[in-house]
Amino acid sequence: MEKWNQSYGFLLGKVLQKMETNFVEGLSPFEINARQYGVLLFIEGNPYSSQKDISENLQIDRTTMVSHIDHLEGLGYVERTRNPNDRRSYSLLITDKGKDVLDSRWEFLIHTELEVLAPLSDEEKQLLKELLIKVWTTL
Amino acid sequence: MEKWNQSYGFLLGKVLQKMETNFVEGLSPFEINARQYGVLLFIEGNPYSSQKDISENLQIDRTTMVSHIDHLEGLGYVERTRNPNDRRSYSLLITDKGKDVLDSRWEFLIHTELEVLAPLSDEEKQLLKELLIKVWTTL
DNA sequence: TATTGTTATACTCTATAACTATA
DNA sequence: TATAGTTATAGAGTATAACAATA
Repeated sequence: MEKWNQSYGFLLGKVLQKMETNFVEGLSPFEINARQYGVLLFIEGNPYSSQKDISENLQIDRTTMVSHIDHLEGLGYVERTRNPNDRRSYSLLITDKGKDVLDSRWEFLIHTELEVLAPLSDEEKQLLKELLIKVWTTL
Repeated sequence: MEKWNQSYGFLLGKVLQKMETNFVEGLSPFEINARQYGVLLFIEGNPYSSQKDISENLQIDRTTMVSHIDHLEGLGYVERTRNPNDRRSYSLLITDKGKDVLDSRWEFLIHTELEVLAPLSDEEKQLLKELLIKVWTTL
């Protein structure tokens, strides 16, 4: 056992890196990156959001959001309509096409994650999730 | 519970992000980033390595390694001497100053990690480490 | 005046290709 | 010819500042 294996950060990083590499590869046919997948997921869960809403919640700069939404709109995954109550902002909605991508890649994501966690038993996987949620909910 | 909390990747990412933010802040007075800290750690554990050795082991491009080592050498954290057996390559060693930074930041790293993991009991922390090592050793 | 979105611009991090010195 | 290291250059991804439209 080398020194750096004693760090939770290095261990978490190694496991996450493996999951991310696989997931990003699976996204490439749909021409979006992991960040944009996260934006799409947020819009599905929070319909009629503005770009600012997403920026604040996902902690992405608002100028960066412009290009993410430009990209997702260009692919037909989201739709921009002006908010009638405040014409400065947009009302963003996921399209049916966007929802298809989201659902298909969600199943893929869960599948690749379980592949990486294959060395663990079902009980251990459940335990890992509970520990992570316990940490996360008090972040 | 929202949908994305059901993904191990998102949960791992959230926990890791919190650890990394704190760690990177703690590194800034020493003018190195997390990647360069990893390089320093490798050189300590593998003295007389060449830049190529580090590139291959840490999966960092060799042209990127040049600037990392330039930077660490400029700060007096590592020493380049030619390998007498093959004068194309360097023999890299960590300096006393570099070792001081490494040790001080190692303690800091462990401390910040435990801060993030504070919601877990000692037994749960130990369990988490065992689960991560079990996954990592079969990656 | 303040806010949402936009554009132009710059900065960081990393990768590609061509070069040098050694082997 | 091949390899370790270097340089110049370009490409992502992101952030800062100034601007337009709307409040």
